[in-house]
Amino acid sequence: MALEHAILVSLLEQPGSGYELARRFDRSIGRFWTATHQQIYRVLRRMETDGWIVAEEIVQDGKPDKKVYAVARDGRSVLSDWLREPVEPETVRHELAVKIRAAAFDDPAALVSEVTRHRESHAALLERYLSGEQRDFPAGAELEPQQQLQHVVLRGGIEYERMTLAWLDDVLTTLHRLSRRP
Amino acid sequence: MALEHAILVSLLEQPGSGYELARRFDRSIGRFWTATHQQIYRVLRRMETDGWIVAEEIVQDGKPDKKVYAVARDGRSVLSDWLREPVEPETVRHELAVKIRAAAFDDPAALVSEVTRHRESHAALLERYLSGEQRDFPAGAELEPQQQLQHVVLRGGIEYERMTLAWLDDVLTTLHRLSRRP
DNA sequence: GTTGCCTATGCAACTCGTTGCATAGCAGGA
DNA sequence: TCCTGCTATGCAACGAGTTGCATAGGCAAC
Repeated sequence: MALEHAILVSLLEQPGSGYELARRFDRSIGRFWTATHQQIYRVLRRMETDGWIVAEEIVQDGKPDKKVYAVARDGRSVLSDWLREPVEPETVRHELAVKIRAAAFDDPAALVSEVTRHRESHAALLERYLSGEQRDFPAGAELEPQQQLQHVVLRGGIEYERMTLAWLDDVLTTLHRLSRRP
Repeated sequence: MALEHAILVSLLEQPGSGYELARRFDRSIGRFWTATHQQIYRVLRRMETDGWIVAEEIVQDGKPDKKVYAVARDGRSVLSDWLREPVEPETVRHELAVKIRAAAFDDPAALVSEVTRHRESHAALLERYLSGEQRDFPAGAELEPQQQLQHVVLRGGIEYERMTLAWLDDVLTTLHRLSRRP
């Protein structure tokens, strides 16, 4: 139900084709929402039928033709309504937490490499966020409201990664302590 | 694919019926995994068929009979295998982040009450975590490995809530700044 | 010169997850 | 007395999300 809204926001920020949307969902938007191209194409067709978005056929040279979508008036009002109605707090699904509790019934040392791997990928993501922040939101610059809001979402991502790194260190310390005295 | 593993962990920590599992998923386990009773009953039947768990019929007085499940040898080895194979980093779906970016195309002030509501529910959850920590993991006590691992997962939840509260304050500051000068 | 990747859209089949409803006895309050 | 809520399990239908595959031209590498 909410993929529609994420697509509307993305199309308001910049109109684009289904393919382009899929890549955005792999990159920046994918930080807080994921979707495959299958889902996106299906939802785009429904949204067009419902009059939320309008498509323009773009004939391309050397590449397949594409349909570039933009948000219609109905789409804007759907988004505006959604903004004003409460959403439920996100339901978290944290596989690593399940694994950590599972380690109590197995060898805690067997988890160390997995946790280390996660730690590395979170560290890499933090680096990407920080360099993206420096590039897109230079300190002291006057930012448009749209950019200020994008920035505060990015700051959330940065703090999430920092918190996660510290926690994974805590997890690793715990696993090592439990491994040393079997 | 992973609900099975969460159920196995929960049944290893304490055998129980589908109904009891559903309540655990509403409470403690629900912090890092969610499931409805429908899903749980369906998966339990499949797991029993596959020999991962065994059921014992408990005839009760005044209440409906129930089937109490416990993990079988096959279930333990399934869990052990899963522990050793890498899981993908969680895919995040953060509706509030979508709303914040959507506010750029609407009135940012319209989001204030929604963000405040989220802030309150995260603050309440943090309080519950902290009192649960005091109750279950008193400082200085000698803890079993199982409890140490449960504690480190809970610490993750606590740090997540603290980080989220600070971020939501940042979001509210940004929304107010954008609202004051329209 | 063939292999593999990129752009671009889509069908079909499947699993996962949610929602509404049904049963059925017992307990507690208006 | 009726209504609500709790325990306990389950069916049926739907919607969300994934995976595999297909098409089809262009481009670069090997």
